[in-house]
Amino acid sequence: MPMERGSRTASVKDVAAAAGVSLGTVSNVLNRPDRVSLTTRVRVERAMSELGFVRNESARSLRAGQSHTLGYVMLDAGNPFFTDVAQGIEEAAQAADMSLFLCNSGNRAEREATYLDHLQQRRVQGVLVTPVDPDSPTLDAIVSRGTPLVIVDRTRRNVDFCTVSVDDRRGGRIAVEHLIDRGHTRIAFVGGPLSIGQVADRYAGAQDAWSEAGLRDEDLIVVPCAALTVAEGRAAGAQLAGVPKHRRPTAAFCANDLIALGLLQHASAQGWRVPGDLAIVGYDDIEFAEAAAVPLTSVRQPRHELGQTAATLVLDEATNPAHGHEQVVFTPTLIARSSTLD
Amino acid sequence: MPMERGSRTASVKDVAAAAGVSLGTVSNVLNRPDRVSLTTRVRVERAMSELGFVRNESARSLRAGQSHTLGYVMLDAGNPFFTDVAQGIEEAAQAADMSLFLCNSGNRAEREATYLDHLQQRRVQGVLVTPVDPDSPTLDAIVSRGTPLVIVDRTRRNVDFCTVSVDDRRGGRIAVEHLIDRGHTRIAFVGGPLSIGQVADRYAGAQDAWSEAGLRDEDLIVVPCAALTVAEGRAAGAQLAGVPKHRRPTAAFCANDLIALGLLQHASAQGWRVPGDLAIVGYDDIEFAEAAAVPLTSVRQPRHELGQTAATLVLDEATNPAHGHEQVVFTPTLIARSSTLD
DNA sequence: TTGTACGCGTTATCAT
DNA sequence: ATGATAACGCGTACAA
Repeated sequence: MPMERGSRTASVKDVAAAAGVSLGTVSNVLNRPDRVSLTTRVRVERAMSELGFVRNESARSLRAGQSHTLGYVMLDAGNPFFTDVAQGIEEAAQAADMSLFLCNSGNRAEREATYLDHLQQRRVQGVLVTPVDPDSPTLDAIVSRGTPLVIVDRTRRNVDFCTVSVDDRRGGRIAVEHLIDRGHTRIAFVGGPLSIGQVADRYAGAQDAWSEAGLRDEDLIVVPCAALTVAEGRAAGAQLAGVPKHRRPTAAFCANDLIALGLLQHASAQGWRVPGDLAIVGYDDIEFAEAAAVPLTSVRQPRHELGQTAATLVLDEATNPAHGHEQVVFTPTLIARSSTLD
Repeated sequence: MPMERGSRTASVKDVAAAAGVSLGTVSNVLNRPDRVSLTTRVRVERAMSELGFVRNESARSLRAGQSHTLGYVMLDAGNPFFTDVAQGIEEAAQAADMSLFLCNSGNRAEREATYLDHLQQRRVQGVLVTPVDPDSPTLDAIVSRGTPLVIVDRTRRNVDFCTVSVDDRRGGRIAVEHLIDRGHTRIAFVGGPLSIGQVADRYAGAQDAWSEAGLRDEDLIVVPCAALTVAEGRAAGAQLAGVPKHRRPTAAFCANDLIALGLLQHASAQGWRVPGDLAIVGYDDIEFAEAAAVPLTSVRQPRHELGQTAATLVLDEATNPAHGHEQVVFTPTLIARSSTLD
């Protein structure tokens, strides 16, 4: 129970004085305990706890030229997907005895840039980021300064850094293959805007599966959304409700779970049976997909592993001189639940 | 586009040399631009951008004795409640030109302690924490070292720091008052374990409302849960289903939204109408409460404001010598939706 | 085994 | 308006 009060926090110098040893000895106790005799060591350690000594990380970092820290700028802390990724990163960081500095850009490029700058100022050993725009030159600036960088859940062409992502096109494909297997021959793709790479890829995958099965283009209907939100999912439901029953799709593949939940909500309100009147597939398999009134079939991405791998890659780049950049692509999995199974 | 490569990152000294001025002048350009002539200033600024100069936060912190940083150790990053609180904190921090170091204890006391230690080592200006155990002496240790501390969403007796929380007892009361207003005379409290202060308070509030309305004790039935999870909510539903219809409660007040969603799911599966056969009130008003198949009535806590206030308080303690500790208690609000309204 | 001295990058003070 | 210098706390090479 240290009783320090009012005064400035104790430094190694104070500890040395209190223990009656030199400053270097205290440092040795901290960093090379073997080089110091047992008796002096315990004496120093007692002094440390009596003074409530706490190492000064700033001084250590300054001395070392870098801090024992990784930074992750996530796209949206409100999205469970990214918090799971962050947990994966953190686990790997912790295993390597590093701290993780978590930042949330909230989808705003400006804040992202600010945070990236902060991380540089802190001389973090590596930066992970799920960028608002993967093509932003800000990212290249970091690389050119020599800071290890890994992009998470995004890619771009001509990268000179590591990248960890999930195969969205394949995800779209397996979702639609599942619906085809269940006998659907007229379905909707609910999602947008297609300017988002992920959405476009998922749609492309859906088309792949559809045409391979020899089904007609006009039976894969696009119900556009302005954003990947629950509200947009509801709106999409209203749009589907406007279609005469005999021409209405019997299933919907949604670009993410939020849209799927919105659609499911609308379906409930309309009294549609799910999957009887409308089967629904979501994407992401967020925690609440399983918790929905009708548990939602969804495409799961290995979020945790995504984060772990990304962290491992930055750490490798930071420590291994022979590091070579990698583009890791994970494969998503379909989790089938009641919303597509009778 | 700085072209630095391989070499060490540039320092003020390098900038000074490149610009042909002294080190102090560079510092002035950085910190008191008014004290330096326009011509030299632009010259220095050019040198900085050419060298890709980035301030070294470690050195600044060392010099200043503290870093421009706040730390928040949250209880569970997977819980949207805490990410919202974190966003509130961050907003306030940003307004005060501070960075926020976000940590996630994941409900583990050990990790919490580790993070608190890290924050101390970084000499953060203030610590915010939603502790696993509000009575832990670790917290007092921080206070006794002189670091401003605020506890978020928890309280305890005999505090010598600031505290920001929400009146859970009142929350329980308004939830049950709402059900009484809707004509229910036999309801269930679904939640647990009661060893969690929040849960106990919400239950106590429910009892307050119940007895004040002159209803009988035995008509407020407790359906215990082992945890505040969706799965436990489902299990509670199964338990309710075992009760003969004429003795079954007509409404349930759940200790949080996860339980409520689980219960709602079970109700759907059973074919119960909500709220016809069973009205449901949740607690927290998480984003998915509104997105549920039957939008959920819930007790909303001012999460964002909670965070903002907490941050304001630490900042005050850190900067205002006349700071006095406060125990701020917010009042929750009932958000009525379809799950209790016909 | 222990002690001394220097430097990391920045800022503030003091002189010029 | 600008330059020189000391100090922040720590780690380490080197001397004792």
